[in-house]
Amino acid sequence: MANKDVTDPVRMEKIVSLCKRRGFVFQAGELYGGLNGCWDYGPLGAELKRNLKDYWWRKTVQERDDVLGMDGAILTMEQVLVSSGHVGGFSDPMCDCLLSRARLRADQIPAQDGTAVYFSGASHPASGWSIERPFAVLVASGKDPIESHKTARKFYGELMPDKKVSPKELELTESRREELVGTTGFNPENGSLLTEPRQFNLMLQTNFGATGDQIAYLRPETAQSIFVQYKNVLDSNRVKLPFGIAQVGKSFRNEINPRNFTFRSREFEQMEIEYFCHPDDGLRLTDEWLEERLKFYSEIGIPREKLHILDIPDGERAFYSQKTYDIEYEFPFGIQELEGVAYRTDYDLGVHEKGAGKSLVYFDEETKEKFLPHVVEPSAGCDRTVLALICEAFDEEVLTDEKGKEDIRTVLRFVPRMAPIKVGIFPLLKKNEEQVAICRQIQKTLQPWMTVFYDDGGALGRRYRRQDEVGTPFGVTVDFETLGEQGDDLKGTVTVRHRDSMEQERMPISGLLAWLLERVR
RNA sequence: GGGGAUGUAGCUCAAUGGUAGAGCUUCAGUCUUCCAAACUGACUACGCGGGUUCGAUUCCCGUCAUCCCCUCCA
Repeated sequence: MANKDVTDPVRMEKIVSLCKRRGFVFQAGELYGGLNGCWDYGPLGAELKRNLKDYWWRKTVQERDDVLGMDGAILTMEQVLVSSGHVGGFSDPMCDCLLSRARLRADQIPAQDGTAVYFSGASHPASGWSIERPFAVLVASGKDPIESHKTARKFYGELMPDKKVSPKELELTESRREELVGTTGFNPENGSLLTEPRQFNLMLQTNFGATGDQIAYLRPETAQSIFVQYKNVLDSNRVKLPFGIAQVGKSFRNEINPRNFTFRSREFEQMEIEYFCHPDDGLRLTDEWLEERLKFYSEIGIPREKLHILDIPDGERAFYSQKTYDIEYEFPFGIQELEGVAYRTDYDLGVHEKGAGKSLVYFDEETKEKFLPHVVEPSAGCDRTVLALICEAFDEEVLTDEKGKEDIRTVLRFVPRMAPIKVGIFPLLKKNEEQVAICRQIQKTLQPWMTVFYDDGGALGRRYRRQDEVGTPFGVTVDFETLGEQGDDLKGTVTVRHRDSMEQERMPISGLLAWLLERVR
């Protein structure tokens, strides 16, 4: 559902540049040229991501009594992923067109009838060039098989070192012809032979054990360890249905084409909930979780208007899902998915019950009912949400001073609870030891409660702007009034400067902590 | 994976078959510094590998990475 109208590549470039310049995100292995599809978070990015994960955990696990947390292993047994359908199913058979080199999904090639003309090679008598390479062209029923020669000349012509020779001068070696019915071995676009279907496994595999001959997979989603441990969690925590298990952690997929900055990476972090319930409640709970998740996004500063809810229609959902909502965000590169809320029925517990040969049936003491729990899964992309937070926060504000001079202020307007740094602390004059000492004292008082940043470099205005660019919501300045130079009324007070409005207010140092805590949690 | 474009300092960009320059940033200094002031000084780059050449950042090949299009996204 990418809407081209909302893309803004220039804005995206500025965001990527800011992320690197200010230490939010670097490319992994950049010193050695970079590793495709992998990213490292720098100091500020790590804080931002931590704030997101911590808030999610707090809201999902700690402030609810029906959701428990867990933290599963990344290395995953093959049997688990065989049962889940990822081994075998989590890959698409692909064919390559020998002529155009286009890659096609083998299971989407329509069956065709016609005459297959096989060639073993071609030669160019004038230059003495020749090549032995099998090729074939399918000519539709009712057409002259000789039409295959034009396509074959094109194919062999591409292989010639001298590109100036016209393919018409080539002599073809035709080996045989065959009438085929219902073949899927040829490209419907041009009749060219396709390669045999090859499996492109989308999971990353690793070896271990003394001889390195044991294999394990890096998990393609955090969900499977939750399903596999569902019964252990149930038995060890005295919980009753409905209840959920939540997990935040890394997952890995061998993406063919990573793109859009950190949006599609090979290594990424998920924030997933598997909510187990009675079959009758699945659809209702899916809707409730959707609302719950939308509330979460608004609390972290992603407004409802920038989100798009997709109710995935029949036929487009994963085969096991009875209901799926996609929550999408308007990124500068298009509208893209942040989270899926899927009603997965009893598919997951069913396949593991069967695969492991152990019962996962739930017994309800009150109703005396036995059943396999159904699952509602709100599954959010952590890195994607971090990127959404940055994209949403990024703003370039045009300021005009008294002389009419224009100036662009770059601001990350994070909601304070997500901001990597909550407050900047500045002495007006860094050579003034008293001011510096008071700053250090304020820093010490605030540090146990929030991230702070002390800065005495350059002009104060510059320090404010630097903090604007990394989204610090508040700035505290210690000046000569703080020292009592303008009378006792102002002694012991500081200037608090607001990032968004650039307005300042005066308040006593003693009230700072409480004032800030109220605004940054 | 296919096609196209690109790769020079932290960022944005120059120039050049004879070893690179600017603006911004960063750092140090001057200045009672409140919205990126000025001045002085400093650091830092030809993605990587190979080839052609007396000599390659420049030309060629490969590779890696980024962007766009196609494909893909269970």
